[in-house]
Amino acid sequence: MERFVEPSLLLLLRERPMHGYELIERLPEVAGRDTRVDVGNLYRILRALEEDGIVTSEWSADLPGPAKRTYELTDSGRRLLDRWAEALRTAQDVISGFLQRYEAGEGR
Amino acid sequence: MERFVEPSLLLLLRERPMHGYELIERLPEVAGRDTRVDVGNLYRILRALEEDGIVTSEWSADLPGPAKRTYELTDSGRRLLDRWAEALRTAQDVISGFLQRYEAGEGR
DNA sequence: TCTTACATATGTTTTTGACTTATAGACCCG
DNA sequence: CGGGTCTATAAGTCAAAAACATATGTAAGA
Repeated sequence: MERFVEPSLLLLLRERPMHGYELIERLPEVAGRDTRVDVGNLYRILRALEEDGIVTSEWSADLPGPAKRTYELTDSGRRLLDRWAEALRTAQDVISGFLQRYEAGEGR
Repeated sequence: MERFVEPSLLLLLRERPMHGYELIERLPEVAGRDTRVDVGNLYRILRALEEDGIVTSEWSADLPGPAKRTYELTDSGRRLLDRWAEALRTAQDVISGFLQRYEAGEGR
């Protein structure tokens, strides 16, 4: 349930552009309260997404504080998110089928 | 969604003991119609489960056809399945939360 | 000023998953 | 009765992903 990170990032970025650290902080909102992503890997994921044209990024020199790289979702990224949503709906169906079958045989 | 294989195996084995090849055939029933597990990996998973005391196995010389190894769920395996079910219920909640948030922002 | 928090990033290792190959007995067909 | 195909289990290899560790610089606060 850790590859749930990618769709979560896309969802957050659709709402508005933000930088990496903020994504890490907000991730639990959407991916589950106790989802702790490895920070180092997150930046790697973001750069991979950028390489694939899912997000774009640029340094925001204007903002106060340390240098931040702000990420923004591309159109291609929006389409990918749509595909994720569809896949997750399917996953929901599979899980609920599993749980029904599980409950049917409980006490065995 | 491929680590869904383990709980599926446990669920199938709770219903009745069976051998590896049969598990592969029945897996789509519970893990989704188009879940094709890599055969080689499945046997590795099974042996790993046995090493952890989740399943036991023995050669069934009696059955017709080629040598089959029949797997059976242990009590510890049943408890693990229960924990899986709980985890999957949580996962369902997370996914449905995700989808709600997704739909709330659709058309952005 | 010294510590802590913010922010981004790289290096290494371990684990997992995908793809490939190997084996052996049983069954079917000509 | 010989050869191909199906059932069944298993090991080997390789690439991708995740976990774990470390590094760097800015800024805020005590």
